[in-house]
Amino acid sequence: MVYTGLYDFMRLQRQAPDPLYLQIKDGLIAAIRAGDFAPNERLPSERELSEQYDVSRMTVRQALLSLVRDGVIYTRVGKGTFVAAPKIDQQLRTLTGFSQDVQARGGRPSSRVLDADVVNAAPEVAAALRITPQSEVIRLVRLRLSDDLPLAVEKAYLPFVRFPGLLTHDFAVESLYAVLEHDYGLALTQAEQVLEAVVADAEEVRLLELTAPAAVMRMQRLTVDSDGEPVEYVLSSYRGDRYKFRFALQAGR
Amino acid sequence: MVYTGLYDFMRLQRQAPDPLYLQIKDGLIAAIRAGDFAPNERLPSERELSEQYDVSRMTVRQALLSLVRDGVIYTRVGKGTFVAAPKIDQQLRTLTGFSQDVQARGGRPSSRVLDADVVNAAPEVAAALRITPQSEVIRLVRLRLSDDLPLAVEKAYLPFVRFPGLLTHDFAVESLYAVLEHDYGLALTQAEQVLEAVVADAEEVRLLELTAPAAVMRMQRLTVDSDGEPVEYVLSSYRGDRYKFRFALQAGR
DNA sequence: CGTATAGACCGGTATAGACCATTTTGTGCT
DNA sequence: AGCACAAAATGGTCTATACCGGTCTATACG
Repeated sequence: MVYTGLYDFMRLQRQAPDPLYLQIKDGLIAAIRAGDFAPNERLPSERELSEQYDVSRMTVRQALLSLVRDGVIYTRVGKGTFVAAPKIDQQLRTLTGFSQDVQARGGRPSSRVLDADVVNAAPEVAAALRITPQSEVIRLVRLRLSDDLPLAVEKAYLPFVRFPGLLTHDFAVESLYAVLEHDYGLALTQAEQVLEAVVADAEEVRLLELTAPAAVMRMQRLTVDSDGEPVEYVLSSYRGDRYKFRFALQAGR
Repeated sequence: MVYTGLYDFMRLQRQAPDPLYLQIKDGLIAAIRAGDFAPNERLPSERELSEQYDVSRMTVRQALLSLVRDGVIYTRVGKGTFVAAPKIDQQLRTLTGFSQDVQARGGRPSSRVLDADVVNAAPEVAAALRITPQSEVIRLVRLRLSDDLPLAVEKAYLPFVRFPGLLTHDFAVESLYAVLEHDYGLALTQAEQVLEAVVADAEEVRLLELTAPAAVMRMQRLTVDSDGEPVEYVLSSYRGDRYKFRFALQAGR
């Protein structure tokens, strides 16, 4: 067991090459972004692509199906595969994190990192992220401010194996969502939230500079990627007097 | 071209059978819903399922991948395929009134009408409903209970001119949404909500049988009909310790 | 000239088999 | 009893092939 640490180190450094279908997917994305294919233009057929990349047609299909899921392309039986029209509002395709949220309200967001480390997952966290209990998770605890006034305490948990180099970023400056999107190519589009009103506990009173008794809104959010895989589990406490949660409801289509 | 209509008719009548993988998918969904598999319980392995359904493993995988995309199941290499925790999404994305909401959580909803009258609209109410200030509005104040325990105080305001006979109903028994739907033919499909955590005031402490200090979630909701016309403006106060707001967020498309 | 129709091409579905990395289980040794 | 290691089981990836029904086009027919 002498080399376990070293092995883990190497395993993390030299990450395994992506599977073929992901390489093909990335190649097609790059080609589309480079303008090789205009919106609504036909891509080479699956059989042609399988020749070009020298893989079986099924492997090409796996790449294409993934792109369809991400909304990059669409298919028509008998006609071909086409580049999807670019989204009108690209920012709205991502879920808004704290920074964008505050900005949208006209505030100036800032953050103070209280904790940024790797810990063993508590049972609740492991269950939410659907990882084995006690496995390593990144813990990122931040105090969130709007115009230099404390607004929320936010504890984010992410599976370490998936984002080994995440903590090299300075999250007092960078947005977690932005890093996940740009460095890991994740499109965060779905989340489940639970909101609850409680009387602030001692820690919340101290960090949010409240005077007891005060009310806080506790939020728990589970964000999943386009494959439905849990990406982050966030526990937040918002000052009740400075934060209102607005959203629109719409009945089942 | 004489028989085109007949051909279309037959084509619609005799719809093609679903592909195998969709049949398998539906079968698994039915089994899960029927309770054959509890949340986080392991499903039969892909190889077992391919024997049971007498199809190839790839076909089973196609069904399973589709279920993963839908968030119904999740997979873990080397371990198996598991039923996902039930989605909040389903019913709660639709616009529900208090009664349906409580029922969906397994509770027995009831109501006590505290006020049911016609008053002149306060400025805030008039602005929300987009009617002229001081015009008449129906005010319906109800204490909402789940299993006979106070859960919320709800003040609903509706424009009187639009629902003159509304107060002939007994809203201790009938659901406001049901009456609006059946008697006025309204399909309530859109609403805007604002949530806020506050320390309960004296009235809330008394009505909700709280012991101060306690936290309540104040909600204001503006419901509009399919024409975008405001229908009701509701101010609610939910006991923080008995009510959690769950909902799904989805970006883009 | 218009129009059927055959054939080529397209994505969608399905098969059978192979190998991989991860995880659990079982076995046999100390 | 405890532990190391092999074996079994699992989902993930990939190949090669086949057939289906929808779509388009060129060609032959009336």
